[in-house]
Amino acid sequence: MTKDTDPGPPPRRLRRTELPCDTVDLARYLIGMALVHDHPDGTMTGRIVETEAYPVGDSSGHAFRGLTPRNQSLFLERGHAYVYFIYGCHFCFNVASETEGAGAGVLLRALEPRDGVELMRQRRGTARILDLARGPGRLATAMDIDRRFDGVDLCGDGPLWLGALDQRPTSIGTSVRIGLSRERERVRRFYEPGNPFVSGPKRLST
DNA sequence: TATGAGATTGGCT
DNA sequence: GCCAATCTCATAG
Repeated sequence: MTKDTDPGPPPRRLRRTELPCDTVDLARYLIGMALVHDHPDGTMTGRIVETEAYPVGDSSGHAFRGLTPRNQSLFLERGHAYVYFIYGCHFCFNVASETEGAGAGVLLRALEPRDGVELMRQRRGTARILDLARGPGRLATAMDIDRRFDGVDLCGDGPLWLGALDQRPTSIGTSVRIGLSRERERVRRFYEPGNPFVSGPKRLST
C-alpha cells in the first residue's frame, strides 16, 4: 500500500448558483476546483487543472447540430454531467454549462489526484501518479466515470460532485483546444501554468 | 444503406 | 512515429 498524497482540507460542495452562467467563464472557474467521486470502494478526489470550453454556436461542440440521444445532457442546466464514448474505447467527462435547452459544455481534460490515489492506480493499471488522470480518457477511467453518470446533477447530493478547494490557481494559462479540426483557432483551453498534471502544451499563450 | 471521421490512448515498430 | 481499438452520427450515394 503506497501512501496517498496529502489531500488537504476536504472540498465543499459547490452550489449551482456559484457556477458562472457563461461557458468560457465556467471553464476558467473550474480550474483549481475539485471533482469528487464518493465511490463504493472509497472516495476519490482530483483537483481540476485543465479544461476546454465548447460554447453555444461552436461547430466543434457536440451540441452544434442539435439534440440527439447521445448529447442530450449538454442541453441540461449548468452543473449536470455529460459523458460520451469516443473512438470506440474511451469516455470523456463534461459539465453542461448554460441554461436548460442551450447546449454547451466544458470538457475536463486533466486532474491532479488528491485522494483515493491507490484506487485510481488500480483502475488505471499504472504506477505513475503523473499519468493517472492526465488526458480526458484517463481522467474518466481513473475516476470510474462512464455513461452511468451521463445526465447526473453534479450540484445535487449524488456520489459525483464538484467541490471548492482552498488552493486557487495564481494564474490561468490559455491555448487552442487539442485534437480539433473545426474551430481549431479558438482559444478555449484553460490550465494551471506549470502544473505537471496538465496534458499537452503548457505555455502556448497565457 | 454505407462509409468515414472523431473533444483518445496504449502498444508496437 | 504509426496504428488498432470499434461507438455514434453526419454525410454521401
